[in-house]
Amino acid sequence: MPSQVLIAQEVSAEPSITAWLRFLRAHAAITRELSSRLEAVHELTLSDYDVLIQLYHAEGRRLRRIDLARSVLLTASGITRLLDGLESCGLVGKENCDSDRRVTYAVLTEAGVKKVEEARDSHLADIEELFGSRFSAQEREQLAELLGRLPLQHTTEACSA
Amino acid sequence: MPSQVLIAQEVSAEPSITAWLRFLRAHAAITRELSSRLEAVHELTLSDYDVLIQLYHAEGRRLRRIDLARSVLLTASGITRLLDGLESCGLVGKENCDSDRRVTYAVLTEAGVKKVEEARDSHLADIEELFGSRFSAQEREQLAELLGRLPLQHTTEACSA
DNA sequence: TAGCTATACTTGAGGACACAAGGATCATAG
DNA sequence: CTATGATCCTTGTGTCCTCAAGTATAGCTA
Repeated sequence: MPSQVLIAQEVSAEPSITAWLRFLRAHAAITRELSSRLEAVHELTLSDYDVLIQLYHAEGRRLRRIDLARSVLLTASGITRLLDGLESCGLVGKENCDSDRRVTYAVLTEAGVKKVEEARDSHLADIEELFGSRFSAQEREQLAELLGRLPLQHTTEACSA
Repeated sequence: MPSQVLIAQEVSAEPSITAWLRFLRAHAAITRELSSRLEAVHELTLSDYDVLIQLYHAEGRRLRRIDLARSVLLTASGITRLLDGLESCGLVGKENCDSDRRVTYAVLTEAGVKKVEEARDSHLADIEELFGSRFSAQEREQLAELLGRLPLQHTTEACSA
């Protein structure tokens, strides 16, 4: 008997749970695939790419490390390590801040810019294939709207009433 | 200047990318919070819970390890390690298969059943709070439908045409 | 029967990330 | 000017998970 548990059992009749489970599975499936393609072709993690693209679109192609952390939803220590990697590949550099010597900027190097531009098209195509292509234009907008209502930030002070 | 990069820059006008980025951020934010609550109250990982609940709803409260892996979207080795943990806590046990001695079943113990039943309500409430409550009944169904079109499984043989 | 391939599972090594603790700098209040 | 507290960043440690490799069993073919 071949295993026929094809999909995560949708173990509940509650639509909220069904939606949540699909959300979880879809995330796992898509990011796994996206990651492995990005890794294979460009030697980048999904988080690496995420950081690079944020820098790419930032003013002066630089960002404070802490802002970077918040925008890609990593902790400060996560960013330190991730940037360590990107620095040793020469994709980003450090810059000090004159007005506040606590902060260090991460700056995209020329190589970093090039890397982003190389990686971008195929990655966007992958996203389109695995994600976007499933929906009509109208559905995309609606999906974006629905997802936009979810917490998109650290819910740090989740204090129970 | 306080940091005002509140949200991940939505760096593209393309709705597909916007939706994808929100999907990514929402996943990070929600699972982080969900995890930390589950951990704090019940000493369970999100994956632990996921595995336990799958077993809970399975016939005979047992499942082949491989099927478990597929349904929670972990690799075989991931499941081995995860179950090691749950076994040492006494929440699941092993059982051999008579007809095929390669397979081992993971079985929920009494303690495991109890654990699931303890954890379930608060976890479902958390999901409702962080996820479900953002949507009307109709929106939930629609969201579930949209998410259901995404790949929910390993796209192992993603062979380009 | 032997041989080949596929499947189920485990183990070693390594990566990505979190948390906690510590150092440096800044801002504010006495 | 000093004390206090907040903010930015790094480092030590540990956890979860993956990949690659290895073992054991199953089943098919000749």
